[in-house]
Amino acid sequence: MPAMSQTPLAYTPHDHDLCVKSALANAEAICVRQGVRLTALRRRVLELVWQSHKPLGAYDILAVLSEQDGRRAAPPTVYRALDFLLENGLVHRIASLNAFMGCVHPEHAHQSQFLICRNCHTAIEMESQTISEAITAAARSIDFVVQGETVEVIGLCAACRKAV
Amino acid sequence: MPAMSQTPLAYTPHDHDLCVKSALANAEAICVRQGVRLTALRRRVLELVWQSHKPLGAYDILAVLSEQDGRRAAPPTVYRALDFLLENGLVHRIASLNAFMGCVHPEHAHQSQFLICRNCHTAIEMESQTISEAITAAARSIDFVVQGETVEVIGLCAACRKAV
DNA sequence: AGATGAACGTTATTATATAACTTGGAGATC
DNA sequence: GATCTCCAAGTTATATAATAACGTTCATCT
Repeated sequence: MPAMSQTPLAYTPHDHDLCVKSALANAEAICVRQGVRLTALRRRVLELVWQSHKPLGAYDILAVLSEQDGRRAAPPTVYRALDFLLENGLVHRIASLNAFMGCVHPEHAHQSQFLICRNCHTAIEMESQTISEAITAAARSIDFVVQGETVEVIGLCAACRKAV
Repeated sequence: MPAMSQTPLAYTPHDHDLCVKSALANAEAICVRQGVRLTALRRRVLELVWQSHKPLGAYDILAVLSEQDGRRAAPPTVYRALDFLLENGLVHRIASLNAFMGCVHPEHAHQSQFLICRNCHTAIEMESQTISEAITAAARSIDFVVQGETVEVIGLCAACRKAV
């Protein structure tokens, strides 16, 4: 069997509405299970974050809420919704971009790593055990206990390398 | 040979003035070699960044320049110096903290990873080939070319685990 | 000394995030 | 159904991080 280079969903033509719908459905289920409330606002913010496979800034979300939804919204409104979504593992924060992305596997706790294309800004979430183990091992060798990892890789995706 | 857990310098009692001195001397040499100017301000900012093994914020630097040095300084003053130091590989930026750290091995280009103690805020710079290779390999498997990696691990150092 | 350009000063503004307090509304209890 | 209780959301203000744009100074070269 040939080694297959698996093209991420974000780079595969797909019905993105389905991504969004399924993300929202997952979120509903998770919130029910956790006994927390996915309010209309939180749901909407999650939907916005999922509207592309690119990290989205808090103030971008704010702008949509104000302009499109006609909702009176100030920064705390957005940040509180994002905090809720972060706490419940429904979105990730990308520190190097000050931006947020929908989590691809919210149903289980995990460490993830992000590949961010410098050109098209698409970000791919990976769950590489190999990377996490390499980090944990390196940390252990200097007696450091890992609680969380931020792995954000900048570079060029296949499509953008071809295009340029 | 027993596996040795190597305690990082930051956690070893040491004459830290020597760290600073040697960092500054290295920087001088590198700037001469590169034909760029390590001005008094840039040198001072580098010295401040090196004053501990903890990431330092731009506005912290600014405060010292204003209060201790009595220099009239506004944010651009600090950010320009930091930009210079970053460009020349003399400091690193820690995205998850919006802060800066002296680079331990400025003499050669390298990818580094940081272990940041949640309790004492000390950050250790690692240059783990294993981690970098794991990242590169994972990226390659989805046809992504790595240009730079941000690896910032939060957790607890040995000293703080004992203390708490 | 004069010209040149990089470094620094200065003022203003943008971008990101949080504090603190008030109001509203869903679900629980009676 | 009325009321109570809390969590969510609204509101106002402010903190923190970073950059834009333009002016001034100063080292260096001629």
